[in-house]
Formats: sequence, structure tokens, C-alpha cells
Amino acid sequence: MKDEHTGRPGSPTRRSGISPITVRRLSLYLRYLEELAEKGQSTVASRQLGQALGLTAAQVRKDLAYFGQFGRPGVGYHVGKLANHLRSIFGTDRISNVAVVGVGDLGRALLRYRGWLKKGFRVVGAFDTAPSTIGKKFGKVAVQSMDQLPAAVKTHQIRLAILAVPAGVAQEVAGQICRAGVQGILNFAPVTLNVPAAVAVVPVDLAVQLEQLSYLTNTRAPRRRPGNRAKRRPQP
Amino acid sequence: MKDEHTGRPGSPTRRSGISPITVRRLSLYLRYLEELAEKGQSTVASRQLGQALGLTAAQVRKDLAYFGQFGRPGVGYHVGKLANHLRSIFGTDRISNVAVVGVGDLGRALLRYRGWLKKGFRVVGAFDTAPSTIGKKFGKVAVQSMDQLPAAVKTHQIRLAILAVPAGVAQEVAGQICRAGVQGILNFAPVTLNVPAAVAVVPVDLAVQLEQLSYLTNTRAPRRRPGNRAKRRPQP
DNA sequence: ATCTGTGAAAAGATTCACAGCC
DNA sequence: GGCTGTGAATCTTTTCACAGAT
Repeated sequence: MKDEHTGRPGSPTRRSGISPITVRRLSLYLRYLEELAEKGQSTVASRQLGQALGLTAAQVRKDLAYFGQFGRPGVGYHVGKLANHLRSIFGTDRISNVAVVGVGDLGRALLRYRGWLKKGFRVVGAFDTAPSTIGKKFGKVAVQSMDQLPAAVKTHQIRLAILAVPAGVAQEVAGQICRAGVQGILNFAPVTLNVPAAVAVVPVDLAVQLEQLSYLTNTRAPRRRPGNRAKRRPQP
Repeated sequence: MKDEHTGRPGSPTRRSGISPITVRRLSLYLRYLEELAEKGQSTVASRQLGQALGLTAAQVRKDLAYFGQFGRPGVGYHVGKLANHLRSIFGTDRISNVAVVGVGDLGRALLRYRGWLKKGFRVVGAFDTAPSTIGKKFGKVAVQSMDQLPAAVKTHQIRLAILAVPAGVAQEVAGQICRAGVQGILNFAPVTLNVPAAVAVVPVDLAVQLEQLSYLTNTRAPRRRPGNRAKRRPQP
């Protein structure tokens, strides 16, 4: 690491020592741990975790060893404790308030989604410019006009914004979001945003994912022949 | 690469020589090239491409050199030709038919989205089990019952499915999709799917992305101090 | 002068393999 | 027996740097 402050291309904005790719896996661990907790399993070995997620046991151990020693040799990891530790790493051990910006079809779907709280997020505001949507309620929140965003960020302590506006206005709206004091943007618009280094962006471009998928099906064995019994395996 | 056929953990299902991480960047290149094409720019240098997407020029050249020589020294890459080549790599130079499975809020949003065609995808079917949704139309397609999926896959040559069902039934529904002959699944359900090796899966878990974002805002400089003017930079 | 393509070097991520604990 | 944590080895990805094309 040589470029701690600007977040330029070479070093994709790594502040702490944990790489983005590791953080993603940590998320998957947490998801699976929550599943285990519901089933009442209180302890889990790196082997089981890896198998469920399509990773090697060594990978799991390396990832988890990033922050101290959590496992007990001969036993494994304590499901509840490990989950809590992961949450504290993500900062989801306390609830974060979130704004949805752009209330088109996607924005509405996100507003109606009822799984946020369980994951530590609460949608406390929805914002759009279209007069036809302003005032309407989706899920539990009513749509406000964009110029109310800065005030809402302050009064509700909004940390994150979900950007679901058309590509053409995404950069401009992202600017407004940053100026309002939001710390991170989940970007559904198919453009690369330019934001101050203090603001984090995580892109979610459906077209990119579909192209990824299309590429995979394109390069795989074109057609499954009957009798060529394929083994099941967890997704990447 | 040592494990060409099973797609086990260690080798994340690499059939061709291009790594998933490279493929993702190729998608971003295409997106930006389409933008340039609209603006009428006919040629682009690795430097510009990299700058726009937050990558080094060398990275861009390496990625593009994966498939023959496309650039002209002293000039750059031809926007249109490069875009076409990328599309042919993704298999989006011809239109692929897609099914949406699970017509909740998210599924509906996806059905109404009007950007598919431009990217080479056409949603030709929607499937759900809930009697209340069957027969209803969203966007241009009417919802059918799940047991019609296999027939639809055959008659419409459906290659890909978008899975947008609740986590609890995702694995089971994924099985139906695979048995129907679909080659790839874009998985919005927050579970790791187990599918035959012949079927590709690309996961899109919103909670995972939000946790990623939350982690970044958690570990960044907690509050931007005025006067500490942050430079703008493209998102990762 | 500008820009690509590409070996070689550097950096990063994953797997191996085993000492030590339960 | 089973399991973790971790250095060392291996494999992958990125960056450097420059020859050669326009």
C-alpha cells in the first residue's frame, strides 16, 4: 500500500488492512452464521463454513484470523460470538439510517423490502424530483423532494444513500448526496461516479452482472449432454 | 489452473482464460464505450478509459490485449469495433432471452425495466407460484405458473433466469430452473445456491453490498473536516 | 510525440502443511 | 480423534518500463 489518502486507481481506497474481497467473504460468513443460529447450531468449523460457501477451509481460517483468535482448536467457532464480531466490523451492530434517492420501480421495490432491519439498516427517507411521486408513501416512508435531503440527513443521522436514479442524472444527484453529508452511496445507476474521497461508493450494476453471467454460459460447455452427470457445487 | 471440470472452490469455474475479475472490467469498458459512441467519439486511448473508470492505463491495455491486438499505437482503440468485440465475448451481440422467476417487488421492478434490450437481453417470461399474481402483466409480460417454465424455456430458448424469490425457497426453485434447462442464474436471493456444474450462477446480494459499504464508511476517516478538501475520484 | 503490446518485476491472494491445542 | 492459527510456498493480478508501431 502506498497511497493512503487519495484513493487513486492503483490502491482502491484501502484504509484498514482488510481487502474488499475479504470483506465480501466476511459478509457471506455472517449470512451463513445467521442461518446456523436460527437452526440452533452454536458452533461451526472452518470446514463446514467453507463447504457451504464454496471456499476452502484454509481460506475461511485465514479470513477469520484477520482479527484475533476466535476459534477453538478441536471445536471450531462460536456461531453467536463470531456473528457479533463480524457485525461490529461492518458497523451493523448498531442500526444505520439509510435514504433511498430516486423512487422509480427499483427505488420502490427497495422501499418495500422488509429485510433491512434484520441486517442493521433502516430506511428513513425517500427522495425524488418528480412532483407526481412526492408525498406518496411506499412501505413506511413518504417521498420527499430532493431539497429536503440535507435537512433529513442531519435530523435522522443518515449515513448511507441508495442511489436509484437514471444514469443521465446520477452524477449530479450523487453530488447533492455528498454535499448533504452522506458517507456512502450504494450506486445502482450504470455509471462510474466521481465523488470526494471521503465518500465511499459501492456499485451495483445489473447489466454488468448479467453480462458476467452471459459470458459464463457462453464459454461453458455449450449443452449438457444427458448421461454426463454434472456434480452439484456451490455458486462462486 | 488444475481443475477444469468440477468447479470446486479452489478454481472458481474458470473455463476460458479470462478471469471473472477481468470480465467485470470488460463490462465497464463496454458501458463507457457505449457512452463515448453516443457522444460521437470514435477512438479512445487506454489512458482515457482508465481515468474514467478508476483504473491504470496499463491495466486497461492488459485486459484488452487478452484477445488479440485491437489498438493502434499512437491512436488508441476504435470505439465501435472494440464495443462489438466485447459484446461478442459476452455473447450479447445476439439477443438472449431471459426469464424472471419470482414476481415480488423486486421481480416486478425488473420486469418493468426498459433497458434490457439495449444490453442484449429480452425478458420473455415471468414465473411465480402465487395464484394472486399469475395472469397479471408487468411491463410487457404476463406472469405464468412455475410449472410452465420448462415448456417456456424450450419454446423461447430461454438461456438465463433471474431468481428473485425469498431465501427460504430459493434453493428449491433454483433446482426447478436448472431442470428446465436454463444455463445461467442471476441470483438475488441471499443464499448460496447449489447447482449442477453446467449451470452458471452470479450472486447479487444487496445486504452483502450494503455491508460492504457500511464497512467502508466505518473504517474511513470518521468525519470530513472542513478545509480538508478531498479530491474527487472515480468509484472502485 | 503519442500510444499500444508485452516481458519482467512487484504486489496480492490462496493454498499447503504442520505445530500446537482441545 | 478433530480443529485452529500461521509461516512458507504457490498461484494470480497488477504495475512498471520500454521496444516498436503510427
